[in-house]
Amino acid sequence: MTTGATERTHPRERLLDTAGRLFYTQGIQAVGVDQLVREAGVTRATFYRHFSSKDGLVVAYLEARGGRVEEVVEAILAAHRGRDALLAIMDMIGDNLCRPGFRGCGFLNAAAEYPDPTHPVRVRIAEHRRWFHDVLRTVVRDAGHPDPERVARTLVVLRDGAMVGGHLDDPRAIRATLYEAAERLLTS
Amino acid sequence: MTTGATERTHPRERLLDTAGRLFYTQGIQAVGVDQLVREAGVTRATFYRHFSSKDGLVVAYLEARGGRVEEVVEAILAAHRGRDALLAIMDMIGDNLCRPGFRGCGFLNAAAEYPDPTHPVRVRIAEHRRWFHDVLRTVVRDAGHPDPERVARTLVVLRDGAMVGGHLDDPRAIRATLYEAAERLLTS
DNA sequence: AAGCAGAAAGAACGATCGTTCTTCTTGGAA
DNA sequence: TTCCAAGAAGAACGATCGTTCTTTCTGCTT
Repeated sequence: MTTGATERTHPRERLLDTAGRLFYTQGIQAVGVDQLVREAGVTRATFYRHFSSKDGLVVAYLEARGGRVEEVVEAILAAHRGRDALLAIMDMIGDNLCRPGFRGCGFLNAAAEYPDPTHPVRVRIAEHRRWFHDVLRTVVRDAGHPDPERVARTLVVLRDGAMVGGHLDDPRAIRATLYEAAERLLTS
Repeated sequence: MTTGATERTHPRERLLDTAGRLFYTQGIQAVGVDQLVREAGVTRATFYRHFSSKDGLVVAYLEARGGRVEEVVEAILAAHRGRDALLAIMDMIGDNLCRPGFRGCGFLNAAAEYPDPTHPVRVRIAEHRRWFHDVLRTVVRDAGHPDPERVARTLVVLRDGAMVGGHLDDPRAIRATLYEAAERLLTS
């Protein structure tokens, strides 16, 4: 193809990295294209050659963010099974929301800024959420639990609430709450 | 004072009503002052006579929204006690997120658009959340539960997750999940 | 060596942002 | 009756919004 040995970092990657940082820390609507191209060291023309619009970059931003999450979860699933896998996932989430700079779930924050459920951004968010729910339900079923659907739904509610609380309340307390609640749910 | 018999609806109330509708359904940054004053039937000069800025209106919007929530909760507390009161609150939340036009928690959505935790908007959100947590902890303690703090924190996480899921997933499933989870938590 | 795709640099587009201003009109209080 | 605060109407402010454009220059491919 046309790959070759093009430079060290492509403008597209610099834009995605910058978007990943700015969109998450400041919100999406709050970040203008001016700031985006300035901090990425890219011109507007280059921006619009790689992305159809700002919303196109937003979708790519969620794509990249979701990809990283899915990688981490897959790695956990490769190392744990059943109940252990579920608790490992909750552990990973709890650790995430205690990390400095945590500002909630990038998907939930984005959803708050896009009211139209048919918008590409919202569609991507829905896909990510269904993927996570399906992963949980599968693992709960493999763990031999009698009602995987209910448990998976409860775990998703706990996760969403923890992401919110980890941002707005005390992260360490939320981490403990999330883990204990998941433990009790899976023990019942 | 200077009340008298001024007209039927004050411009301030019309602005607050319009803000309550537009901010909730479209997001805050997405609503401009133009649209605000147009749909409220008010001029810009009148807007800035009643509110110091757009952010001032945002704070007033959350104030009004929080006031309504607090009234509903107080009414429940006047009619129920202990475990019944907690389940009645969860019931009310579950019904809310099944109502047509539900778009998540107005406070959580606003928080997603205001990254700075010292901003007046975020301060008002934090106040509302602490009030709700305190209410839950008090009621859980009155119910005779040995660990009111942990239970209250778990209920807040469940509520936040339910508000998110009621918006992004299936509201009826989330309502059932919330109620069952709360029931099990309070029975343990 | 020639040529072409892509990036840099920056001007420019109309539209909208939040805010302030002037001018005219009205209605309740002194 | 007099007066003044407040609302209506609308122009205008500079700034920024997302998007498109032209021009120049670099670097890989054939």
